[in-house]
Amino acid sequence: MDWTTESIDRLRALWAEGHSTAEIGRRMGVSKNAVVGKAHRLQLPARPSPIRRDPAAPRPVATGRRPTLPPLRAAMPAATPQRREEPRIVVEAAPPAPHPVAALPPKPVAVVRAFPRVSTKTCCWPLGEPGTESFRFCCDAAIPGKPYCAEHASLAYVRVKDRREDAA
DNA sequence: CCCTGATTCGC
DNA sequence: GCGAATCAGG
Repeated sequence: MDWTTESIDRLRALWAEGHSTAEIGRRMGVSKNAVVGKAHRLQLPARPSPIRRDPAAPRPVATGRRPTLPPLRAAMPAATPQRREEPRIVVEAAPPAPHPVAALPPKPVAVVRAFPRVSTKTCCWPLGEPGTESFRFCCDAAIPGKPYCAEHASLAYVRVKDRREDAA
């Protein structure tokens, strides 16, 4: 957009008339963002914003333009691929919550790892109340290929057959 | 989903 | 300076 004094005047006029930024944009043949951006730069009186921005809000994510493409350097050596595809559903039932409250209907959740583990070699079975001081993960040696130690794997993996709620 | 305005930041 | 992308709320 070529912001001539004329177009700026028009923007000011339409803004003063209380049109929405998108409407002004339509009338002037520019995007809403262009209008907002220009109005902001011109320090035109702000409209009541629908959004609440805490002054001390935790910076959510750096907004603005997407990061430009990374410089894409020469191919990494990548001697050991290590990380492969995300495993498809391997288990037949989701691991139970640490505290099986009553009898929650078992959900066939695909989420095997709800949070990152310290290591793929250690059991990530949660112990204690999440959010409390004493909460921790089991951290015993995990069965290779599984996120739990033998003891907890036996609790985590339950055959889905034999589970018969009522027909649906 | 549609809409709104505000802000960030690569260009 | 510009404005797309993103956020955040209705």
